[in-house]
Amino acid sequence: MSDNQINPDTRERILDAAERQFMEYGYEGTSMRMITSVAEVNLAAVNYHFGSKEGLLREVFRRRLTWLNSERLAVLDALEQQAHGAPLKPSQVLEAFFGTLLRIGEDESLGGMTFLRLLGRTLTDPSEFIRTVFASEYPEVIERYKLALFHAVPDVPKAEIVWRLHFMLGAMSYAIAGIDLLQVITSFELDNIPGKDSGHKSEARNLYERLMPFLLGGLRAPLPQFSVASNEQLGASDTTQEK
Amino acid sequence: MSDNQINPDTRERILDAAERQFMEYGYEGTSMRMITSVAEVNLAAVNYHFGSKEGLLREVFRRRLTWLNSERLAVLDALEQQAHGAPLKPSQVLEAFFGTLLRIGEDESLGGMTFLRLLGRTLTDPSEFIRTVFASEYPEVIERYKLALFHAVPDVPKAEIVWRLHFMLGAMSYAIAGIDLLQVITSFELDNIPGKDSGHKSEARNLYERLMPFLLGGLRAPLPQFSVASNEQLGASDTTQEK
DNA sequence: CTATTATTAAAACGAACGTTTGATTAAGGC
DNA sequence: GCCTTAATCAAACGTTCGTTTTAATAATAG
Repeated sequence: MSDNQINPDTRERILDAAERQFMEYGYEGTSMRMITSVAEVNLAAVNYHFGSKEGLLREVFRRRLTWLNSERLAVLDALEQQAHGAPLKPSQVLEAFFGTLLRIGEDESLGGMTFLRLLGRTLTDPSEFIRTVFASEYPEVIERYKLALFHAVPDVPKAEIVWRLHFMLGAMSYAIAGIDLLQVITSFELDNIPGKDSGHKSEARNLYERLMPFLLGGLRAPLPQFSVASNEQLGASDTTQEK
Repeated sequence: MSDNQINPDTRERILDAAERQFMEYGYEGTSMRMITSVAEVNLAAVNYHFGSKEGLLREVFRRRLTWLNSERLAVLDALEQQAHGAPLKPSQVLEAFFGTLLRIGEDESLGGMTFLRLLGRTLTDPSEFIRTVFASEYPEVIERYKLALFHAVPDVPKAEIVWRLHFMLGAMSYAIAGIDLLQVITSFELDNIPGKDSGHKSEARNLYERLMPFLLGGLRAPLPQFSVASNEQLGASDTTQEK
């Protein structure tokens, strides 16, 4: 009863199993034997199809990011074309960038929430190897959207926009990856419990509707009064004093 | 020349080495032999002093989080006391929470940026074991600040505030943990290069001054028009259509 | 001093790791 | 039929993992 599998694409089954387990246990925390056991393939199949464990991780990301980033560029192209050179609205740019991403979460064939969580989690991994995977996939998209944001929010200095783009990526990544942690930490009952399909809205859409106003508010926030030469302590308050 | 070390606290040297390497390579990616080799102690010392590798990680966090969270409570206590029951300003609450955190990044004796990065990175780790570490350290602080935010931002529904607290944690964690990734991804030159001490401002303070306006803007952002029963696609645009 | 405890040291434990090998099976061209 | 290529399989490779054991060394108390 265990050897009559007629092999519906071994490669894909490995990728699916790896995607899920890398998300759940991390790259180092997932062994080849765990993956091949879940995928119900032979242990040697991974090395045969992907060369190594690193090659497997690379392909797990590549098959999703290729779609994601080309889609992001296509959406931005379309928006800019129908704007006839006029700057886009900030909300349009953010919706193009984050909406495209979160659409993955609604479509299981694109990886669904499993891949989104893996992505959010992996972005905080500083290992050399993982960084090179993203470095080769992302620069063009980031560059295009950065420029679009420069034009969309002309009253915020460019350097500040780059910082805020960074913050926005973080808010999103973390919200996706750490969606369970919130429930560990807080006791508050959210009307739409993340992690389980609840109500009529998908988890991704629910997140999207909460995230967008937050990001927009942060992106267009008034500038900090520029460097007031403050030697006050971070976080104010004098309940504690340095030594 | 290798056995005349006069042992300036083996325990502390192990913790310091572990903190740095857990940050750099992750928990699973760091071996006991890596740690004890850097700390220049015997391999068995970790199990002697901390029982196990898990016990070591637990202590790495405990020695920092104990200070952090009691300090956060103290700062909030002081603010609320001098407000005489009046609600605090949103900026006060955020400064108390995030300022206290980022003060760690300025003080090497509290862990400095090394611990901040480890913290930001670990918060996205979904492993059962790591979750329990945080679950035991954080709930009281989160609860207190949550209530303070409810009072400080009365015109935003409570459920929405919890979501935004989550987003804020993410923006911060990610900004801390992924500070190098930004440079891989973007080619933009920031006036204050993170990762290296640049100019007169500390890395933590520079981050803090950029982060606060962003968080405030996001926290007080106008609500999304409530659930417009939209069946439009996420991210708009019709350049691509589902199947 | 001796007795006791705390700490360090070297060596080994079995288990699990990623990878490789060599045989076996399936499929398609000729 | 045979040959070639692709794919799968069981088994083993050598290495590294976290942990344990046993002995040696320092530190301290009586």
